[in-house]
Amino acid sequence: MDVSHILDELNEPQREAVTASDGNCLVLAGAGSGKTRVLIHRMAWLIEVEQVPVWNILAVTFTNKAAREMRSRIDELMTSPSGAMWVGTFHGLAHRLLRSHWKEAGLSQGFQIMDSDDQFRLIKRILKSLELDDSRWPPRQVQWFINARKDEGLRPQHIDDCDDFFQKQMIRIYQEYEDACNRGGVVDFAELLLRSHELWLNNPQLLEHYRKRFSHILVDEFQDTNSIQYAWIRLLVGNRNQLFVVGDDDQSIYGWRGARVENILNFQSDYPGSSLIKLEQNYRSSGNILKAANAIIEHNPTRLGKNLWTEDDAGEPIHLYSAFNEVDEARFVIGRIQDHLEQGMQRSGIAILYRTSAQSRLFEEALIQSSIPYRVYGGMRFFERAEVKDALAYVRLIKNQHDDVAFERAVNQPPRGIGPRTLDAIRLHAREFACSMWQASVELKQGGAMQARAANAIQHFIDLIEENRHTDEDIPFHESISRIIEIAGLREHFKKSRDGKGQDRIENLDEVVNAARQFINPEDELLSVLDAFLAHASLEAGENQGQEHEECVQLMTLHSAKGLEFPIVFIGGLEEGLFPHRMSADDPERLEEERRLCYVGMTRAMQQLTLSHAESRRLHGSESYPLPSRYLREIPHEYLLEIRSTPRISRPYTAASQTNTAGEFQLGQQVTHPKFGEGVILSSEGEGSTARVQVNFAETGVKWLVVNYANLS
DNA sequence: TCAGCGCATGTTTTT
DNA sequence: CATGCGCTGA
Repeated sequence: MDVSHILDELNEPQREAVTASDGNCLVLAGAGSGKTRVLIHRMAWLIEVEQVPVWNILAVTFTNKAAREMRSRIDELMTSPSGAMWVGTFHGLAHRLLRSHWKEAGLSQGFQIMDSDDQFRLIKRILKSLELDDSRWPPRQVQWFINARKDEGLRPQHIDDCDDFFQKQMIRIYQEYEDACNRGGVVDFAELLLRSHELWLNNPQLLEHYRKRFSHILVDEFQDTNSIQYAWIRLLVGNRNQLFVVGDDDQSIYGWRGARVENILNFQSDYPGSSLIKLEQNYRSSGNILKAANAIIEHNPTRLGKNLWTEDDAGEPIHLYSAFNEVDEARFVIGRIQDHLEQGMQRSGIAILYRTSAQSRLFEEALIQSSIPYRVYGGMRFFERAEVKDALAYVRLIKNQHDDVAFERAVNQPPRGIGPRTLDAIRLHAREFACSMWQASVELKQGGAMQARAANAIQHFIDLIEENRHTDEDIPFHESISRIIEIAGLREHFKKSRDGKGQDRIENLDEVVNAARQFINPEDELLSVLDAFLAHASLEAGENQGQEHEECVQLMTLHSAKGLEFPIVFIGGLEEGLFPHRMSADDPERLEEERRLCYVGMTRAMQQLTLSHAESRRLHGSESYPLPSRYLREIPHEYLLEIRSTPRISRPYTAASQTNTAGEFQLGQQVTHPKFGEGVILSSEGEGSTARVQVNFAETGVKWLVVNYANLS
């Protein structure tokens, strides 16, 4: 058989990975080393050479975009259709499983998916009903707690309360939250995974069925798997199936949301006898960029170890600009962009990357001033918009009146005189009788326990929902959505709003109908088109990073740059406290992750990488004088070209001569504190009476101290 | 119901 | 600084 289309144009290690024989395989694929290509060609190899039927293959990714790309590239490479192959995100696949086996999973047939905003609101409501003070129990923190536990595979009853009041209370809230979800027939993102894992655990015959079916499992971006995803895969693989994973421990940047690098670090011990293949040849970046990135990442002690190399020339040195302040930094970057554009570079080939989204504003302002079109990635997506969610809340409530999340959202939007008093009464009743708010409303009204005005308003709302319940049989569903929006009075409501956003909102409502009209149900046999649409709205949230090919300069955080590449890359704000971020400063593991983030950012660049830092930065209103990032110091000088524009007093960025704004302390200096003992200055910020220094104490670890009070010597 | 005010808050983000 | 939240009074 002719396998040239699969194997040609692959280098040796890539070919080795693609043709790997039976058994589990870990492919450590450095940035720009052809990771996706290996994955795609591996699938083609399995199907065309090893004659594995397509329906025996399961390929998992993290983002919908990656899943779509994988599907389209496999279709390009192979002649036979890939339709029967399962390709999707962890959440998408888990969702599919739960739809097929909702009964065994203990769900209701029409269960709906909550996004994080829905979840947040629900948690807030629960805290209120438990009469817990949100300043002591911040909903964000509760949400984080619940999601983190679910990501670890833990239900309330599995969590050790440590005989600790705080922990006990959290567990109680978690339990209460679970009950609410179950009553309302809603699941959150983490629940999809946890529930489908339990589905397999509790139904051995079902697990067996899927184990038989998926003899070959492939996972992309394996370093990003969290505990439950890892367990899910482990369970499905069993001891017969073959697992092929691709990842890069050096690009693990999602530890803060539960991803465990250990999953990739321990792969070989967890899957004994598995093979390890390293892809180290980089096809993206020029020599200098690569060597500098390598030099930085080598400072991380816990790595599997890889050294990227390229056949390319050294190319341009990395440019480093020390800006006077953050405005100067933006001005400089945009000036350089103009140079590149004049030389014929495409706008879309240029990216500005930064650590925090707040940094985008300065660059945007400078871009606007120079009339350069740009596009900021991230931010709110279509199906996350308030008005869109309002509209869908009506749709969901009409489908299932017991969906409290939808009820809360729709009941007084637009305002129809159902105020907090009435709602409190409804919530109280619902809680007391463990029923939905819908049912509570009906009962309260019938019981005559409501003020006439409130009763009227509620009746109005009930009628509105009831009247639409049985009308969606023969008209296309987008028309029923359009009708619901109309009858609910959303359009009318936004028309009246005078905050200037009304028109946008109305357009978005129209767009919902439009999206519904164009929607093609991908899970035909499993779901009604309406349910599929609602699931799609939560799971994909719409055009996230669409239209990359727009002719625009690309602005994004370092996180969202992962997986992308650009000829010209700028990374701004390389300053201690910003990058690495101060929130990570006291934890060595998180500092390693920040370093990986830097590595990810640098390896996005193909031809030219420019780094910058500002010597003074206005942040949250006050001025700070951050030291240049430690990562700058980790780049050997031979790869760098320092750029100075305006003559001014500038501080060198090397450790030896860094001065602190408080004047007395230098980076790296040994100091003694009366209470904490001996330590070394790590960084500093602020000036005068608010100047602070960060000190790494031998005994107590890293601390920030205000120079004026600290009494350091 | 809504405007207005004071207060706290301030990473990274996918699903 | 700038935004977003919750509370208050009309």
